[in-house]
Amino acid sequence: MPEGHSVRRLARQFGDVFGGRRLSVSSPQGRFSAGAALLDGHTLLAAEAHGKHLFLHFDNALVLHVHLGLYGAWSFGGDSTFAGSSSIGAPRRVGEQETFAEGNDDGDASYAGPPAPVGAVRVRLAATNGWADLRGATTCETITLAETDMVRARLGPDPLVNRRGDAGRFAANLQGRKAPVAALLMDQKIIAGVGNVYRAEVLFRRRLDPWLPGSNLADNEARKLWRDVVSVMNDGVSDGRIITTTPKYWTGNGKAARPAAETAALKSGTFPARDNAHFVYKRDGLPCRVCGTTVLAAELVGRKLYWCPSCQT
DNA sequence: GCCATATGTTGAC
DNA sequence: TCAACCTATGGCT
Repeated sequence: MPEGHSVRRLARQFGDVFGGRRLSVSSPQGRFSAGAALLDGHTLLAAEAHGKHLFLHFDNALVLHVHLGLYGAWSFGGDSTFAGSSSIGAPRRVGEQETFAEGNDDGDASYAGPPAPVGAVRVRLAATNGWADLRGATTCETITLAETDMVRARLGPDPLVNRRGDAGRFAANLQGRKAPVAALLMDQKIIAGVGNVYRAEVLFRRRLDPWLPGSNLADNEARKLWRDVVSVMNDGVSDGRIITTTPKYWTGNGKAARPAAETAALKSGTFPARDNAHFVYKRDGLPCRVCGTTVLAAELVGRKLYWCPSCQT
């Protein structure tokens, strides 16, 4: 699943390519036919993200609410207005970059309509300039504005929104909780948008013991943690990838055989090879980039947690 | 082809 | 604390 940064990019992308346009909405797979019919032929007014939730607002006061879950993914295609758009969703390889849409980027108007749906397309949005397909989402529903508010009410502060007072809200949400901070970071009521990669990486960056009870974090340490999440997730929005390391910790960039797109990115010197993008995520059994101690992994509430037992105490 | 795995959430016990 | 759910992929055989 894309973490919050990907959903934010998705919202921006929907606004860019479909904002103000009349959309045909369908469910080629059939499982969302009723919900699609409620939106079909209406105009997209706005697209917004809160945590990992995507809300597409239509001109009839209804909202398409999508949560990609673990497997969901959007793919896009169309004319030149889709040139910079990319497919966002389900994990492929660790640190993979988004793949570019199949739209032509020649700036002509030769877009001839969407292709026949491939696979289980839950919903297809199509306008005169292009299309977007959703597969495998855990939530895909048409809801009212009131229901939209109810979804938002369940969510904690979003580091990518970072309103005034959110750092304090986050710190307060940790107070009195005896669960490990690593578990609390995955709780969307406490902080919205953090997933398994960011939680492991951010705890490492702050050198925090993942097993520390939330209530044991001093207020100023909780606020520092919030600020780091804000920083690293904003980088994720810019990069379209989760990169938490800095060049100082990259090794062997460009030495191994890599796909052309990745080689180009490496040449620019701004992106690490995918095996250099993280400090601890999926690096169990490998030496810590900072101290050389073997990185550990353990199950925590059904998800794998990665950490350096030496740096994070 | 088969199987494990994946950046997630919900609801039953 | 679990299992269920949704889909695609990479690494095996």
